[in-house]
Amino acid sequence: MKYEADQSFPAVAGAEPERCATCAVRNSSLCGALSSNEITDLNSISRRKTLKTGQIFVLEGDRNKDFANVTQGVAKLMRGSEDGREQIVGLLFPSDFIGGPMSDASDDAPYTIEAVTPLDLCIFPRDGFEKLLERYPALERKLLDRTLSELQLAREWMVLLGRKTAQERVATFILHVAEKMRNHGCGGHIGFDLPLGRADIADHIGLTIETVSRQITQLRKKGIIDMQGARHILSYDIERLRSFAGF
Amino acid sequence: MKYEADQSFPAVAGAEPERCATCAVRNSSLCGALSSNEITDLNSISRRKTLKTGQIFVLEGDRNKDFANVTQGVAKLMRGSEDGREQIVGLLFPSDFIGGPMSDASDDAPYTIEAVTPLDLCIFPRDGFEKLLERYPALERKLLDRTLSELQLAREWMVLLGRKTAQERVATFILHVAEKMRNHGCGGHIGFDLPLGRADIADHIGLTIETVSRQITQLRKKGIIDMQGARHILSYDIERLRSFAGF
DNA sequence: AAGGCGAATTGATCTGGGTCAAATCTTTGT
DNA sequence: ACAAAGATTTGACCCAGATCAATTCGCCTT
Repeated sequence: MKYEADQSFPAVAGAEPERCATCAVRNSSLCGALSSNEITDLNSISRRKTLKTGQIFVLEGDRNKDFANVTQGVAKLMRGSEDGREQIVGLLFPSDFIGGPMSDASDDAPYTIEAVTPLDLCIFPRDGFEKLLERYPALERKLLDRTLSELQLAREWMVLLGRKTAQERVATFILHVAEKMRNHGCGGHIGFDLPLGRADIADHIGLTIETVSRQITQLRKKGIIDMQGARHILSYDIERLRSFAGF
Repeated sequence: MKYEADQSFPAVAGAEPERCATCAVRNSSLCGALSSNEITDLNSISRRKTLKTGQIFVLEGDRNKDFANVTQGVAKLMRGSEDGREQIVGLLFPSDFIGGPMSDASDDAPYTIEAVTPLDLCIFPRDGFEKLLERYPALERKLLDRTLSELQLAREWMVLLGRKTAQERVATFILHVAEKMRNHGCGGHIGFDLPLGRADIADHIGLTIETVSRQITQLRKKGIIDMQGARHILSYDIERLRSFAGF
């Protein structure tokens, strides 16, 4: 997944709503497909919202009325069973778009979306957004691109869940987060924070809390990574880490 | 995933190329988005091709020049490592579309696509198809719908691979195939053929050949399914099977 | 109809990661 | 700064599914 910042975009002062012009994901999100004039339409139907850590945006099975851009923070996309088993099927970072299958027979949300850090959203009502999709082909094209990227990522994760060892899973996860955090200026090559606790990591890579912990310890003992507290990771040699991540 | 046959489509005799008018997936594939006049453009750039079982359409890492519709037969989409581990990340049935991430930086195919039964394809050169996508918004819209469905399926499979037991995986797989085969008239509620051998099933649901075999034996002994030979399944009570498939 | 061969089943044993249980660390609230 | 609560780590043991090793089945071929 690539978040190419669209620097070539012409900044038309005044024509663009203030909160869009100053938005952290103005160009890297779906909005990057829209000109200053066009984004006025989108802005007119949008509203902002902030969720605290642990708050839920939609619950699996609920009727889903809204789409949204993530402006700040990280959310998890998950599916659970009654007996307590839970699988995190995706993470949402700044500039990611929330909007499940849209022409599915049912409008029910297939997943629960929950904030794992404080989360800022820019929310669009479903109807209005779909009208804009029809009006601006570039917007729909960008949505298609994004969906294809997510499909590819989901399939990569299928490889992880189906065929990788515990060690490879943890290494792959850390690399994945490093990539994401770097793209959003939340830490560089050297150090960054894990947005998830051990329980969520486990639910994302198909292991238990204990196994995740043991594997992180292994990586530390092998000198592949270093840690400050349980959440902050230091990696001096990304390539070496990559070699532990499997295919 | 729904394959609603678009019966309402007006059959304009004569205006539509013969091979499209008689195509088995004329309405259920992406082509369903196009009128008789429009489909003439698509037909003019298309060519047909048949692959034998085991033949490869694209190899992981190769430069991918073509898109295609599956007209007949089943293919597997897979990713493998040098050390022999392999994960099947998807199956392609009649009316499914082949066309990886399109605006990815690299044009390299992320997966190998191989025929698991004799396979008929309707192939479109990449350039021409992308031009038509721009010309006909309905085509792009349908492609987006399809991609969203595949994303949802991939995530469902993440749940299977991350959290389901061997028993649940096999039951889920059989249900999935039953659904697909039914949609394409290759067997009804009662009986249908598995398009994959045990090795491919194992690579799709993250188990080994032996475990797949044992679980199928279990389901037989429990009376959930019955079999004629190793490939033909009889299921008199789909609901009972579903209750074994987990969440 | 017989025989040969790859695919599937079955059996015996092993092991990576799960489970249960007990320390330690980190946070957070006061 | 301190203590309580929660999160993480570590240890001991177990088990679902992997691995290794024979059979047996099903399907071509002649």
